[in-house]
Amino acid sequence: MEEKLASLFQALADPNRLRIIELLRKQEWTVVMMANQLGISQPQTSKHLRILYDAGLVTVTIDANRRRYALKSQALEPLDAWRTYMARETERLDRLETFLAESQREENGS
Amino acid sequence: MEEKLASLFQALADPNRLRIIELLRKQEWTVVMMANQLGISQPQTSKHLRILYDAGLVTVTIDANRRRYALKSQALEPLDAWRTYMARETERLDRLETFLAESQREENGS
DNA sequence: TCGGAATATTCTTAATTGGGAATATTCAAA
DNA sequence: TTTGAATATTCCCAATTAAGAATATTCCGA
Repeated sequence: MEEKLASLFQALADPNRLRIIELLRKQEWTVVMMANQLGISQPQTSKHLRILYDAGLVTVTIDANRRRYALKSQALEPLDAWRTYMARETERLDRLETFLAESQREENGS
Repeated sequence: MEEKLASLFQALADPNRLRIIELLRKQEWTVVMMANQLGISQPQTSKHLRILYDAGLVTVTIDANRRRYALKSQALEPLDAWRTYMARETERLDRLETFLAESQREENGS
């Protein structure tokens, strides 16, 4: 169960990969464009893109000599689902804490 | 900039740590309780908790011999902020794509 | 005061990861 | 057809990480 989400987080757990994703949020980019923009080498950029691709986070369009990378934003949806799930449960926890605190006050004779 | 978010993702990028967080979403737990529930050793549980603690994701209350761990849910807020940011930009990208597609259709003489 | 429970830490080892350098492949243009 | 640009991959090394085993510390109860 959690393995899937953990591997998504793993793919996001690198500053350069986050920067790549942030570049792609606006438009498509080729590898050398991204490498120049980020100030890292082309092979490093390709390696990070491979990791993002394996995680389903980007798509690639072969365009003659170049590859146009694009963000696959729906791959981030499990993250949203988890946050919604967590928020719901912690909200319940917050209500429980409030209840317990009030009970405590009543026990102490308000 | 991205280093902070990347290290948050790094802390979340492990199935056992996600399981710990999911346990804590409902109530506080001690270390041995969690270890038994997860089927991992106590030292491993302590190590994962240390990583979550360093990431600001949990708080610890010393209770005699035991430590009661609790989720610090606001530590997950940067994740929400990033998702909101990403969603806003990709939405703009979607609008751009729609606009370009419509322009294309008009150029072709509807 | 002593024994045991709860916990964190240290040590070691195997596995993973990121970066650099070199290279192979593919394709467009001259 | 040759040259150069764009890209992915491989090899290597340093750093990080996860897991197991052992141990030290703290505290409660008998």
